[in-house]
Amino acid sequence: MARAGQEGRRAAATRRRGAVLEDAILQAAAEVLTESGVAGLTMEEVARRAGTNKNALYRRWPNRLVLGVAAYRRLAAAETAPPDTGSLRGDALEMLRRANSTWSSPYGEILRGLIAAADGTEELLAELRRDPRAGGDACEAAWLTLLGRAVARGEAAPEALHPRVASAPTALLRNEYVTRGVPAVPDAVLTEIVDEVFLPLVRGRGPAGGASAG
Amino acid sequence: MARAGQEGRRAAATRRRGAVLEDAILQAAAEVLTESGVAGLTMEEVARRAGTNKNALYRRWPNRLVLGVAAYRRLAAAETAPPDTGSLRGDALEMLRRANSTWSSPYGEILRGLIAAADGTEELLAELRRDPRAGGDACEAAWLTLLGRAVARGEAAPEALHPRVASAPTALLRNEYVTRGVPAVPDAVLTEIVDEVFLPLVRGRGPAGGASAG
DNA sequence: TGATTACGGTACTTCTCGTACCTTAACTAG
DNA sequence: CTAGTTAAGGTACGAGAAGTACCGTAATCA
Repeated sequence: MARAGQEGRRAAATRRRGAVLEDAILQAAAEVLTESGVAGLTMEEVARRAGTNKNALYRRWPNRLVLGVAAYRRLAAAETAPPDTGSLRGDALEMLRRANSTWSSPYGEILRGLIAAADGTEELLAELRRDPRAGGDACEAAWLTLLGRAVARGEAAPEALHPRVASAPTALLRNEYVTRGVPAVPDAVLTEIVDEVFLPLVRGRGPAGGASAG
Repeated sequence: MARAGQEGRRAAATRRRGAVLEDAILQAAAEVLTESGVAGLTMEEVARRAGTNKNALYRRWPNRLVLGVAAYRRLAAAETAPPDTGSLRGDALEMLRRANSTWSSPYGEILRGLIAAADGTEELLAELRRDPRAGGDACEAAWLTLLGRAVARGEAAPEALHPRVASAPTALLRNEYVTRGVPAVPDAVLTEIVDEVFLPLVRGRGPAGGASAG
């Protein structure tokens, strides 16, 4: 029982330091986040899980919130290629479904908890915005990409190639979460955002007529 | 020095109870919210300010968050009549400016703090949504009103009279606050929301202004 | 090999939530 | 007017977590 490894107590066969220790701490923090959410992320628990103590944490991150954001960034390291279904409607719906899936997943809950806990701290929010799946900066780029393809196909007016337009659907989806606090947004809302707002906006309501809905 | 009234210690000349005491507590809570924000809203401080103690608070509200929401509702009891500038653009801009003004004011900061602290609790969010100035349900009704007038004037397509369309500008504005954490949104963003998203959406991009391509 | 860095262990202060218990004032019913 | 009930006020306490302070010691580096 000299090295009762696994979680918690670990007999210090060798004393970790630097990047190795930092990795272990972030790993532990990510686990705690996944299991207990942002509210359950306490410095003591993370330290225990990482087999170290609070000192090592506070030497690296000034407080639990910054640590939480750093740990989240490790969870959310996925890459995203914009969908290419052949139609703007299909692409847009796919983008929203991906976003909805992320936001309603445990990661989404963590993300929302962190955003809430950040309480408007610009630095932390900027850090979180770097997560492509969170509707951040990279997400906007993806929307512009598929908008560009739609313009090339003649499906959208060139004027629609605008950042504000590109971020609109995501903003509307996020709004559902922020203001309603629901665990997940039904698919009908996604199609409504696409058919009632996004498509009319990019292709014009006039001559072309509505989407599938009249 | 028998009754050292004002704030804090108040010699109990007469012991308040019921609605009178409740009012005093809410008043104190509202003051604390205004001065110290949501983070500074502690039960002890509120009790001290109200000249009572925590018991009286916990007998009425289960925790500090519910008390905070109740106190906020007292701060935000204003009525709102939709603007009527004669043009849809003017109305929309005025609506957004009002919202921006609210959100960037101390009240907006409190509101955002409460939304953050509510952390997705549907009940509390619903309660907060009852504040017309917060972009809540009443706000959506106002947008529909001015949209209706625009349709009557021929400024907007009848299809634009849709809740999802009506809530879009507010959602985009809120999005700026949520994702960027800025203290206030510049007016240029408001006009961009109106000119690049809202107006093209409700009046169609075709003949009126933007693209002739469909 | 000796100096420096930074981990690990532990204890501590501070804060705040939420609860418990008891005394006493205000109200209410008879 | 008195007795009984309800609800304030006072105070103390336990729990949980943040963040700080020291100190001995293992790892690394000059």
